[in-house]
Amino acid sequence: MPEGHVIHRLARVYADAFGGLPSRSTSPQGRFADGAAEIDGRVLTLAEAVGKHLLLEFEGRCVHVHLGMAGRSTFYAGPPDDRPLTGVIRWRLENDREWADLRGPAACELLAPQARERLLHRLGPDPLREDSDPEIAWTRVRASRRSVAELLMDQRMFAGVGNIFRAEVLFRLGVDPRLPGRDVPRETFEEIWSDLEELMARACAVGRIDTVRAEHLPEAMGRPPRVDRHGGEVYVYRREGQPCHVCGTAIEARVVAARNLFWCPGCQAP
DNA sequence: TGTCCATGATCAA
DNA sequence: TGATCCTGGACAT
Repeated sequence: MPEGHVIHRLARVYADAFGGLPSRSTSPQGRFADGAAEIDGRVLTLAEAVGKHLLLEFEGRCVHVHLGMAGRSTFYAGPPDDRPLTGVIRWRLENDREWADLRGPAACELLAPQARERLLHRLGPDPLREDSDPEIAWTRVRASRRSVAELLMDQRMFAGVGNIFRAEVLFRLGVDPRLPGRDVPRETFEEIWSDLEELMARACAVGRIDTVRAEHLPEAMGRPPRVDRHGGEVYVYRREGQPCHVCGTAIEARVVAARNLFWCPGCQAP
């Protein structure tokens, strides 16, 4: 269940594990049989992430992976052994040092150069990529009457941003989630973008999403640390009904852009 | 054992 | 907007 920072980490892990050596490539489940066979015996030459999309280049062949909500890659040391495996393995990549199993992705396919271009074309700038141009996002945001909470989930505007980052960045900047894109001040957009850059880079480095500023951390506030499956310290994400760490107002939740949006009505008033 | 839900996204209507 | 796909974990029964 990944946002962009997970995919950027994944690109590094694939590069470290498989870069420079020929890989064996199979599809135990069979749904990626042809593609896996095409890759078999080739060398991973480039691994990169664009938003939530993972692109793995094998000597000119491009494998496109999108984990969706359920997909995950698991890495194991050593060549594949006889340990019992659970679940359905869409794609297995292996060499003599380690192997990686991909399960449940929304997409795992070979991408022709044209299709790759089309994919990149429909993605907006990614706060985690140095070659991203936030002006593209700004142009689209200021032209939209949709709410800023919807726009943050739109991969044509903010590639790689997902439900946690959108809720947390809006909270951190005190932005009303209902504010229409066309009414977002330029300055606010710049704050959103730079906060996304900072939060996502940190999440990518650490491997979990922490958004709480030092003065609001549990130790500083005399409250118990957050215990949640996703693991990070956050202000509002999945805290519906609990008191805001800053003002004490009960956190609210409502479905926006098909996902639960969490926000503090006190800190994020119009 | 079954149901619901999730850091996602597409497609039809 | 709703149905659907994908998998696993939490929780109810």
